[in-house]
This record gives sequence, C-alpha cells and structure tokens, in this order.
Amino acid sequence: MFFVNDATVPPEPEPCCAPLLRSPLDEHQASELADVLKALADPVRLRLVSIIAAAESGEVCACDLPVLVDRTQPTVSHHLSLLVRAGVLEREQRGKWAWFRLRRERLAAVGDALVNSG
Amino acid sequence: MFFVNDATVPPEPEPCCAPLLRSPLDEHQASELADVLKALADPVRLRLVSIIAAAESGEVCACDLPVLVDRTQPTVSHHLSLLVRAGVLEREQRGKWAWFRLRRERLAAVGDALVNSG
DNA sequence: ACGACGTTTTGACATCTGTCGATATGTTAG
DNA sequence: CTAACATATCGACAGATGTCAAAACGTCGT
Repeated sequence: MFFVNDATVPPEPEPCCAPLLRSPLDEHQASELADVLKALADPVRLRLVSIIAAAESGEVCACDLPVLVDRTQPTVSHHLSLLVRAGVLEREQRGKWAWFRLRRERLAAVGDALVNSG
Repeated sequence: MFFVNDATVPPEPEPCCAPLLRSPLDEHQASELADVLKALADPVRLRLVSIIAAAESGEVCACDLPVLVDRTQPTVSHHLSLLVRAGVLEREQRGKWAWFRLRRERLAAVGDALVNSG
C-alpha cells in the first residue's frame, strides 16, 4: 500500500533528510523527514538499530536478532525491511544468512536535521 | 505504574532522550526514545515544529496554525498537545490565546541520540 | 534431487493514529 | 451576566501499524 518496493536502493542519491527546522518545511520535505523518523519511532526497531550499531564487526546476522528483541522471526524480518527501505540499514545476503549494517550517514543526517533546528 | 518510583520525583525529570545507539538500548530506553520520535514522525507535526522554530519572536500563537498547515483547529490542537506532552514544545496561555515555543534542548537531545550512534 | 535451514511474504487480527464535526471549557470585553 | 471568541475534548471513522502463524522462497550440503 506504499510504493512498489525495490529491495535494495543502491543508486538512491541520498535524497534523505529534509532540510531543517530553521525555516518552515513544505509538505514534501516534512513527509520525507517524517518517513525516516517513522522508521525509527518504534522500540523494537530502535533496539535493532542499536544492536547493529554496537556490533564490534559493524554487522549482525539476522538470525541472531529475534531472540535479542524477543519477537518472532517474521516480525523481525518485517522491521528490518522497513529500516532498509528507510535507508537506515544496509542488507547483504551472504549464503543463506542476511547481514545488516548501519548507514551512519543517513542516521547522522536525520540527527542534523533536528539539531540544526536550534 | 508498575515499578516503584524514586522517592523524590522532581516535577519535570527531563527523562528524555534515551542514551544512544552506541550500545544496545534496553526496552525502557528504546520506548522513551521511540516516544519522542513518534511525536516528531508526522508531517503535520514536523511542519508545526518548523514553523515555530522559524518564528522571529520564538513563539507562535495557536490561532495562526490551522491555516498554515491546512488542518482544522481540533486537529492542530491535538498535534500541539502531543508535541507538548513529548516535551518538544512549550505552551503558555496568554489571555485567550495559547502560545507555543520550541524546547530546543529536547530536540537537540534527540538529535544527539541519533548522531552519536556512529 | 532432496531435505534442512534461514528468510520473506501472506493473511489475519487487534490496536493505534490522524482527521473531522460537534460540543465543552475557558477567557475577555461590554 | 452574557456574548463572542480561542482552545480543548469527545465521538466517530478510515486507514496505518505491530504482531503472529502459516506458507512460499532461497540457499546450501548431502
């Protein structure tokens, strides 16, 4: 019910993170920023992101996540795919496992959008 | 509600913005951060915040907002109250008008939580 | 080819959310 | 007090969201 999904968005030009809050956002800018914030605005997804962000190796196998956030595997898969679609995570298939990495630039861009409002 | 609270609960404990994403968040931290992010993760609310943030005087009368975001007065009132509850905005009643100011520290704290994850 | 295993998709469901019209509450002016 | 106005709350409703079980899809080792 959203848009046709494209699993990976490599060529995506980093359209992210709306300008800031130093001047009124128009509807389009607000929707874009809201989309990324919505992806982050869930306790389970925040925990997933933080777990991946804190990983020594910088990446985490999807197989380890369900137990860590106490949700079923399909639920975790759903959350992960939302985070990927929002550009917060990067997914890499390696054999039969899926590995996820944090896209720090993306997250930083969102953070900047908020910080630079003051 | 569930857990015993600290003996002294200051009026406004500023519990905000969860730690960061440099170490895995526990459920409580994740919920707190998610609450603030949820308050921001809506296009209309982002526009309200940006309008108020951009105001010369630093504050905006609620009476001006419905037309600016193209929503009815009850809807705007609802969004504003969510933002106040989340600690993003400050409300001051002045005569029969309600004025809103941005709580920049709060917003900055959320931004930091995201930026400091990388 | 087969079976085992990891992941995604589907279908279903309860809950939450954004929105509005109608109404209630509150504040000021006369 | 009353009228007029600003804001909040209520009730309702469509649509989105989080969750799971079940089934489909992919990838590997045998």
